[in-house]
Amino acid sequence: MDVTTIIDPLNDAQREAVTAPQEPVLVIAGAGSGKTRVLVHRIAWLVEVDGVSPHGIMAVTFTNKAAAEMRGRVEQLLDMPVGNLWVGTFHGLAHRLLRRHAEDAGLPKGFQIIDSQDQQRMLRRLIKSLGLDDTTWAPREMQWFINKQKDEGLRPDHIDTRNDHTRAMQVRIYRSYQEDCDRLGLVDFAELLLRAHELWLKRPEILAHYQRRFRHVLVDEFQDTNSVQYAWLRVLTGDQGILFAVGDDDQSIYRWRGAKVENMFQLKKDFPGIRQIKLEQNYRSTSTILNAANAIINNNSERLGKKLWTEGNEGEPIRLYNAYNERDEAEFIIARIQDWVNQGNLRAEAAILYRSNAQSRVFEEYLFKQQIPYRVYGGLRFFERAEIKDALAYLRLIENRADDTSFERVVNLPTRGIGARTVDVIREYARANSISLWESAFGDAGGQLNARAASATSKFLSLVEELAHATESLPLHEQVDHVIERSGLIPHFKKDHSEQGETRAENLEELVSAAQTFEPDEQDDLPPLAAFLSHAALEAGEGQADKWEDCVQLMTLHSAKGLEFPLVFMAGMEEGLFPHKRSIDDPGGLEEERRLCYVGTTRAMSLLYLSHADQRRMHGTDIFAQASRFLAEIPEEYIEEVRPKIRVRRPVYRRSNAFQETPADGIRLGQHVKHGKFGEGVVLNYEGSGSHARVQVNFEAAGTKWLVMFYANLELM
DNA sequence: TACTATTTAATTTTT
DNA sequence: TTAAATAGTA
Repeated sequence: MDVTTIIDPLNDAQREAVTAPQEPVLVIAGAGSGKTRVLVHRIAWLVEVDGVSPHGIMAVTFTNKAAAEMRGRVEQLLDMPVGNLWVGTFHGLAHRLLRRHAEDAGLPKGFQIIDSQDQQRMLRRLIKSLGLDDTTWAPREMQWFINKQKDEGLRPDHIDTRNDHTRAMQVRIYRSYQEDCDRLGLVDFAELLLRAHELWLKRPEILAHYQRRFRHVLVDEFQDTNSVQYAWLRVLTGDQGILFAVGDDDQSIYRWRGAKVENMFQLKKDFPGIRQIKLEQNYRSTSTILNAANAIINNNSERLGKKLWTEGNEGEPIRLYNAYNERDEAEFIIARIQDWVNQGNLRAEAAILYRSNAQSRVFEEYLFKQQIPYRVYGGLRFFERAEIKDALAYLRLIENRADDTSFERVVNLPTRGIGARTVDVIREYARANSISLWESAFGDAGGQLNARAASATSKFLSLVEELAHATESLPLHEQVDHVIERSGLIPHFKKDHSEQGETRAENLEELVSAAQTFEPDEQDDLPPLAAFLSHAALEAGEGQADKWEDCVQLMTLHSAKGLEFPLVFMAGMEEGLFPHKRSIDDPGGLEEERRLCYVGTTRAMSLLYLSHADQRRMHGTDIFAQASRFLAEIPEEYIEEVRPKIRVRRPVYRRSNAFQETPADGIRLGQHVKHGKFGEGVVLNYEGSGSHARVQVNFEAAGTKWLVMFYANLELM
């Protein structure tokens, strides 16, 4: 093969990275600077020029999509399949290791992966069974706590609970939860990583084996690694391993789920003399957009320091639109998309980006009204659909009778007379004797079930046994087909003649074809059903179908990372929404919001629209907001403000409504007021008028309260 | 046991 | 506003 095909398409910095000698390298790759290309070409270079076998290379990514793309591009460039190259997500690779060394990792051979939904369900049940109040010990928060500990590599014993009752209880829940998981052979996402890391530490000979094999470890999106992931990589590379890390500290937007940008700094300490290469030439955006993005990110303090530049032209100024409210904003944006399409462009080239999912609603409404096809990213994934999870629950029970989550899910689905009462008894007995629900049900919960419940329960148990038996020797897709029919799921959904029932039945059929087309990874050496179930847990599948239709793209700023569009709208640029109010008070949180803004801005190739609304309906009430501070961080020279057109159908009544909504003369947002009992405060919001008017006041001492104007007797200050 | 009414809380998300 | 979880009723 001709080496020039590997290095010719590269610029100097890219080439330096790709052809670097075999030593640790950190590539700081700005947005749109060709980082995937560098990774792909680096692998090709190692194989073609340095004569490294693909067998000795591991490439780690965060998403399945990125992993698939990387493998595809490497194979295309090398013009040969590289089946023995390990490319995968952290979770996928950890899973593979744990399957291969289940016993050494202290896991049962048939362990199964639970997703975060299952994890939350388990915690909900656990908290109840411990007799704890689920408001104080909210399952969601416990889940967050446990995952955070695991992300930090902490087991219950590692956590100091002295003088902290709350912490002690959290750890107690963590401990019980983990005991349940271990007993039932269930592994959550964070556990995959932690176990894999512990495997290295516990079994040096296994570690040594992989250290010898994977001399080259390449990591994508390095700024998103959490503590365990970093530790895992650090241990794997040891003294001899050659790490090639690619990341961008300015695009670190997952701090809230454990990502540590600091890992990029840590690299320099752990690998003294690491070769650092910056990719600063951007191939995506106009200079106007790029300069604006640079100006925004410059307001952050903790950076590795990098300045993107482009040879591209100046392009159009960034357009700023101050909307009256969120509907006006949506109308404006959709009108611009219409213009864009009328000029002969594709709808798919236009993306509407927003901070939070709830914002998509208005856009959807207007797009639907205008009959413009659109696609919302980040909806329910295929394998997350309720009916799919129902079917998977049956399949999981076939694999592992101890899977309590699955047991609970389908024990009475379709309804077969096993009600909450009966399940309570079974659950109680299981807990008291530390056995699975299946075992508990098998012994009629120690004989506590009445005749009717016992007979219904035993019918369920034999149903699962029958399914297991009947499908034993069938090929995977027939196995699935059999299960969805005979479990009664398909008849159950078909019985419901509503549109929803039909879709659900269709989705189940779709599961059969998913099983049919499923190709297990040859490296993963698992029985077909087990492989399929792992696949379903680790790869939730695409959101919506019809990928090929030309439609407008709607997504959160987070899910836009890594993508690019000729025309980008960033909507809802308002204080409190973006930056979000939950991040605004924490400097670190605010910097992360700013990075998010940087990410959004750098998605745009040629045209960028920013918009904010004076008034926005949130959670049912109208709130007022100021323009985002990020707007003020863009130099004026790059911005052109779009004046609203004078429209014939100006919604005058809305204006007057808003006017009437002022609850009393002199009450404005931000107005300082004094209350007889609560003292001094600031008006945050108000609603209604006349004697019904209510104001929300943030009191210095008493906190935020809603008060009825009529009674409150507020004194203006 | 199954269905309906009420309450509650609401960033960001991949695995 | 609205989705989801829980409480209450037939």
